[in-house]
This record gives sequence, C-alpha cells and structure tokens, in this order.
Amino acid sequence: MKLEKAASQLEALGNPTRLQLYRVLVRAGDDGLPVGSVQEKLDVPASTLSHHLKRLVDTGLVTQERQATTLICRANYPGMSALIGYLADECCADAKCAPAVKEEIA
Amino acid sequence: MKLEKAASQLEALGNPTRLQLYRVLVRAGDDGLPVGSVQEKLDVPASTLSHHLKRLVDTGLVTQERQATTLICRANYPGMSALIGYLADECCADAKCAPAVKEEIA
DNA sequence: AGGTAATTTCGACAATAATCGAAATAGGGA
DNA sequence: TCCCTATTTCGATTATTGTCGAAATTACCT
Repeated sequence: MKLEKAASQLEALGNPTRLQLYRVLVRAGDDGLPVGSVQEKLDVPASTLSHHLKRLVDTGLVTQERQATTLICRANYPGMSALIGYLADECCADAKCAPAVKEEIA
Repeated sequence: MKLEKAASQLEALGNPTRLQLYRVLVRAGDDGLPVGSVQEKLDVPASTLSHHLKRLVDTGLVTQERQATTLICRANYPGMSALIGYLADECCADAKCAPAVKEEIA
C-alpha cells in the first residue's frame, strides 16, 4: 500500500462522524445497512451523511450496493485490514509495537 | 479508548507529511531523532514541521525529550498499538477482518 | 405516465487546517 | 555576560473541510 493511500484512508476515519459511521457499518455485518437506517442511528442530516459516506467509499473503506431504491452500505473488511496491515508493517516494523497488537486482536 | 481520541489520532496520521514523519520516527527506533534531522529527511520548513510535530505529540503518538538544545522525538509505540487495537477491536470485532490482520502482522 | 420514497448534488457559508517567513525563546558554551 | 544553535511561536494568507437546506435524481410501483 502506498503512503498516500494509507494517509487518505486514515484521514477518512479521522473524523468522529465518519468513524462512528464506519463502526455502525462494521457492526451491521455482512448484511450491511441502508443509508436511511444509518441516518436514523447517527441522527445527522441526509446530505451531510451522504457527503461523509462518499468519502469512505472513495477511499475504499466502504462499499455500496443498490437494492431497488435503497442503497446498502457495507464495511469493506479487506480495505481495513490492508490499512491496519500497513500501520503494523510500515510503522511498527521493528517489532516494538506489533507484538502488542498481535496480543490485542488474538 | 474513546472514539473521539481514536478519531483525533487517525486524523493526525491522515496527513501525508505527518504519516511520513511518523514513519521516519518509527524507523529511527528507540534512539529517536532530533527535530533538525527529521527536517533534513523530510525537507520541510522548520515552522511547518514544528506544527505537524505538535499535532502528533498532542495526540499521544510521539514523545519528545530534551537533550541540551536539541529535542529528541520518538514514536510512542503504546500509543500506536492502542490505536491499532481500537481499530481491530471496535471496528473488526466480528472477526471478519481480524484474522487477516493477524496474518498480516504475524 | 404520474406519484412516491430514498438518496445525491448543488450552492453557500462557517470553521478548521496547511503553509511559511520573521521574530521570539530556550539552553548551553566561550 | 554575550553569542550561537535548535526549535517554537506569531501572524498572515490560502486551501480544504464540515454543514445543511433546497432542488435534482434514481428506481420503483400503480
């Protein structure tokens, strides 16, 4: 993964509303959630939500799929795992951080 | 870790210059690097660098220690591992992402 | 075709972030 | 004490981001 891409994904997650949004999608699991349901959960205007969602989609952290008029959103696990991998790999390469992380997610 | 704190750390890393900066510090290991050396490596004006450094320090991802007139900067591994832990834990709790990550840093 | 619900785009404004030179500060050493 | 080097603060400017209502779009259903 390029540093530029990692930075843009980190920036996408680095906003409380978007991090919360991503979290909601992760917890929704494989079924995903329609935009409208996310909106209810987060209590944010539709246009604002759409804006934030777009950023997560653009950076590859979220995917969307149409089902009739509703748009299902899903957390993109490979995207996140690549990002975490980058952090653990590029930034904790000297093994001072990685063991703790391994512990953490074991 | 609170969502707010995670978001602010992610935001801090979500800028190419700061991610590069953090990377340089990680690679410098336990010895750390003086601000001046970082500046040479990144080729960025001192005041700009100082600004970015402050943000990393403020969010707990970097620590600083004076040695005479020079300031030694170090990556704060526990800080990063807490962040990665949060991502893997809060956001990949349903085990669809974590296994891949474990693989990645194994 | 016309209607309707779901979502996005547009446009404007406020708020925050990035940039960098010049001046200020901190901490020794002569 | 005076100077010298390393780093930060200040201040101003430009750029990017966040926010949200109104209008447009999409895709379906009758």
